Amino acid sequence: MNKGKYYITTAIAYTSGKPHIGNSYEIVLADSIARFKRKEGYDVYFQTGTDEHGQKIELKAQEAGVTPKEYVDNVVKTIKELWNLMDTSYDHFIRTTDDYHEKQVQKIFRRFYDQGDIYKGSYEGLYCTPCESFWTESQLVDGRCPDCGREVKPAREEAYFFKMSKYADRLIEHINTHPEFIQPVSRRNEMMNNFLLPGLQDLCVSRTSFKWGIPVDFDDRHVVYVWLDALTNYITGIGYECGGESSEQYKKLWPADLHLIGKDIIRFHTIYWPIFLMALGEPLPKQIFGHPWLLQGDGKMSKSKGNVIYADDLVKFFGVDAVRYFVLHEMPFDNDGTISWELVVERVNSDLANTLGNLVNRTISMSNKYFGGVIRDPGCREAVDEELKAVATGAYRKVAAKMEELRVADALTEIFTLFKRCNKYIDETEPWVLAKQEDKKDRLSTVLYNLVEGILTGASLLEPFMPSTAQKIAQQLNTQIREFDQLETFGLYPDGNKVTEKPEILFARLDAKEVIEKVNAMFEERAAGEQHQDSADKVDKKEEVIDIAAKNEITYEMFDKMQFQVGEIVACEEVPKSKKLLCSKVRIGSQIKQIVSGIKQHYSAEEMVGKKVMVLVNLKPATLAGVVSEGMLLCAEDKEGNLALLIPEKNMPSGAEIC
RNA sequence: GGCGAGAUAGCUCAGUUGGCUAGAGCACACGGUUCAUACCCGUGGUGUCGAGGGUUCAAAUCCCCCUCUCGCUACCA
Repeated sequence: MNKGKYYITTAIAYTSGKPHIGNSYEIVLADSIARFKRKEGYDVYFQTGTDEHGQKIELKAQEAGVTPKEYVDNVVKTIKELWNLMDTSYDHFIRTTDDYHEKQVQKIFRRFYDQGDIYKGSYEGLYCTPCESFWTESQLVDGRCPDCGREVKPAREEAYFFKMSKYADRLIEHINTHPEFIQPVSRRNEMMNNFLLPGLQDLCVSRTSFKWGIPVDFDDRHVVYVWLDALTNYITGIGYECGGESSEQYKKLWPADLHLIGKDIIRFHTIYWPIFLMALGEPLPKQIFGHPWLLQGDGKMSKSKGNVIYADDLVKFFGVDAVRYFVLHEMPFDNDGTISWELVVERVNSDLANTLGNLVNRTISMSNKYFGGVIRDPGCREAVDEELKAVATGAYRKVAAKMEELRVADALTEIFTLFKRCNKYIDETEPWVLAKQEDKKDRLSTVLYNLVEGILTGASLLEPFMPSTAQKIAQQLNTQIREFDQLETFGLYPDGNKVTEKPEILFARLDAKEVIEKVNAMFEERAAGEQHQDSADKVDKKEEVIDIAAKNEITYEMFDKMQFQVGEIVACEEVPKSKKLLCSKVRIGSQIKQIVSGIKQHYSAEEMVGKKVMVLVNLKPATLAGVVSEGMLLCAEDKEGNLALLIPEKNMPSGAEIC
């Protein structure tokens, strides 16, 4: 029965805040796969966890007035509660602040350094003094600083780099010879064409700008760059020992069979992670699946509106299994899925309440009505039975095939095909008609027996996806959920067994309008509560804030070199062949400058005209998309990349100095 | 701009190496049924298979071109 080990991981969640439904999707998906594999007889090890370092967390903690560790402890608690609420069956929860992890990361870093994969500064290290920026050879534009176009000179900047290029050929070879390595395959081309084939750049693997990270043990001004820290969790969590004897568990489990991650971090998992492993001399994971996202469909999700969908809110309204079903069913294989309260109601009603819940309910009701709940098969078969039996006994193979390809949504559809077939079978056999004929009692009994068999088969297949629903069904049928290897035999239900007298409604039908009203009420209440808090401590407005990486201090002289003035946009047009650029004619005092800005997605050419904006006037001209730009329009940018032009608070004449 | 994916019923999508009147689910309409959570079962579309051209006995499926959408990436002074 034991088919060998199966090591599956999710990405570790970043502990900057409570995970939304999109994050929760991943763990449910991983859990379903893990449960399915376990049930197939694999020795499954399922690891998840949290990524807890980085500047963002350092800042969040500062705002909250707690230490970073206190801050992440708090978030981790929330996350674990949520994962438990979602009924996930992980075997190990790793935190990047766990001491065994930190110790290994330090050793790994040192080993890379010792074997020459990591170098400090760069022998080809090129520094642009005015920009305070450090560049690698491959980043330069015409041998000059890509930021300002000035000359760069070799310098010792305090940063460690990993020589990615050293391993690039081996990685390309591996990807080419292992077509299953990156899933979905469309992502493979993106990695190849955009990163691997043009030539990999070395990766900066340390930071000095903040402290909340794992210190480089031989150079404590540096902390280990967060990706090197985070990715290694997959091996440290199972007992990897750098430069020593790894645990038995590690020897058994590595390489991982599946890294389940979001499509946004495919690059780190399919390029940097394999290369780190190559540098350690460890085998590469067998497969990396970058799943799509679950997006909120009904209007933009925004924290200020308070309408972000969280898994625990959904669970309050629909129950755990309904939420699990929804996210698994709605997520296609390689397109993003959509979630809204209406859509969940729709799915719950049509699939869970109507097709499944009602099927179980009507079957048990009839058994009670006609036979006092006793299920028995007198063997009174008819031709129509065969089709039902075929669908039931063939279901496992079909579901397993879909799971093999990680097509979980399709696997669920296969299971519901069986439930639908059962409903159809009831119509074909018309038990209520049989019940009126005394000489058809045996036939009626067989029909109900077959139904119970069909339902039990479906419920057993459903167990990895909706564990408690499967159990409930088995309980109502007064029996056990079956193993997969029992599902290809029809007729295992104990003859003469008695089902429950009072079938419980598995999923209640919901009224979309009512649900929406309640949801709105909940959000309003919550918003009101927050406002109360806000007014209570007055200043503490819950407005989004943004933190950016701190730049080095500058002197007044440096600032004074920059010439800022008010400019009036007198004309503006789109730059052809460019997605983001607008070319404006800006009047600054008595002169007119041509300035190109990347704001097309936020401002139309028409609405630009007439605006008085802030301009950095003495910036060295540069050519963008073939158009000369002689300055820079100042903008503010938020987290989503939305831009807002800066405009003087009072009307000021064109050319007025900004100082 | 570079690379890639896609455009099929009102909506979400299947359509394998080109082959019989182009499919599924949901929604909608009508019919049937009553065991059941007003549920289940059946029936229903005139879909220019994005536009145009070509190869072929035969193309949604292959080739060319056009339009549009999306992803990654670059540009974002």
